[in-house]
Amino acid sequence: MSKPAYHHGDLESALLAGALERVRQVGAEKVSLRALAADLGVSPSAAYHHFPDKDALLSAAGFAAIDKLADQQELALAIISATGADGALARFRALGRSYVDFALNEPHLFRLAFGGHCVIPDALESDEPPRAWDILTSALDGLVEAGLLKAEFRENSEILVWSAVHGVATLILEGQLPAEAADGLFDSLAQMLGVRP
Amino acid sequence: MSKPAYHHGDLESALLAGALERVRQVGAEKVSLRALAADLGVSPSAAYHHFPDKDALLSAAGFAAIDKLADQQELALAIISATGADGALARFRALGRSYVDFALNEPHLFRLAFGGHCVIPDALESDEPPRAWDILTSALDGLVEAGLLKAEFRENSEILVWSAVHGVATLILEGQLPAEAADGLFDSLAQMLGVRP
DNA sequence: TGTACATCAGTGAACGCGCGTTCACTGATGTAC
DNA sequence: TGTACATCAGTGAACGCGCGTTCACTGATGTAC
Repeated sequence: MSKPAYHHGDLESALLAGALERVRQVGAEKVSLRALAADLGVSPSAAYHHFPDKDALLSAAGFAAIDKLADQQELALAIISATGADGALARFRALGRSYVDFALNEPHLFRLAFGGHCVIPDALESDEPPRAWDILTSALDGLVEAGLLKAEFRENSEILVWSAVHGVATLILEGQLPAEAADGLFDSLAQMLGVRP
Repeated sequence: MSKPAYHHGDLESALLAGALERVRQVGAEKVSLRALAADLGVSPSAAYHHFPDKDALLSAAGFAAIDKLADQQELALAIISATGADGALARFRALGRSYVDFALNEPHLFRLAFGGHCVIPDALESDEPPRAWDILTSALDGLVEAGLLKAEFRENSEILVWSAVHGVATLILEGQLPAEAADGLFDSLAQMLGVRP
């Protein structure tokens, strides 16, 4: 029953978490700074002590969304106990599945994350790849080690796999492909990468 | 020097063309019905005699954008004179290139076309595939006929190729991959499809 | 330990804005007799 | 050929709306001496 303090305590985190949740529920374009502030019991202008503008807040939320996706991928990997070739293949498929599942279960977060809101300037020139990229790289290395992926196909395979999985996820999400297309894609990918069942 | 007639003549087409052009220039979310009407010298409410609401107009513009993409693909194909295996391979690559080029040259149209604005209800259940799908199917058939694409890889290859190309286009467009990724992707795709250089 | 003072993190009122949509209307068109 | 009338395609004013952002401000906090 403590009455609200003049100082919020951690308004920055609260704004970020609130923005993320609101995006999740209604989509980024429908999130209003005023409504969010009101929800947190704070005046609309308070946010400007923590973020230069609305876009910066949404961008921060977008990076959090990207992180959520990486979390889910790692979770999906952690569940797999199989080792060797079976494990490597299972991990590969789990990665694709969890990516597509994230897109379909959290469409608004997915769109925010990959809708151009979340580009780190010069990120492409930087040496540090995003988390999801590293996860994918490991999975592909695993396939090679297990003798499932021909070494000659290894180059560029991050780009191929990421593009294909991202593509099928967005095409399903936006209604251009049926949900079953994802499984067909995983099959094709595995088959064409030279992976034997 | 004729003064504007009370009846516009073909306001529906003018609205559609205007909307398409405005989306092209500034993006769908910045297009305003009032501004568009003003531009055409017409009152804001006139549009409602031709489209139920703003969304319907944007949706129509989106289908026009999808059509533009298909036009460009056919144009890209028409330019290729090579026949046989060379031709089939060239056509395959041209298809991918023109798709990615469209995305990068007309980002706003591309986003509108594939941003969920343009889903025909039950299109996925219908028997009639979109134009672009047919074009892709022909190109893949061409690869098979030329002996470049193994028949065992033919199944699901529309989904794989479309997903991969769409994915790389959006990832480049939204700043997640460098523009060069597209070429790497085409190489990978060709290689993994079993296509020999 | 007490106090002065800089700084931080809030307030709340106001600015300035354009938007999509509805409604009762009227001018223009075309068609049946 | 002329006319009555239905219909179509406009008008323009109004409704109702919330928005992002700025600004001068003040309450709370923490730190140096």
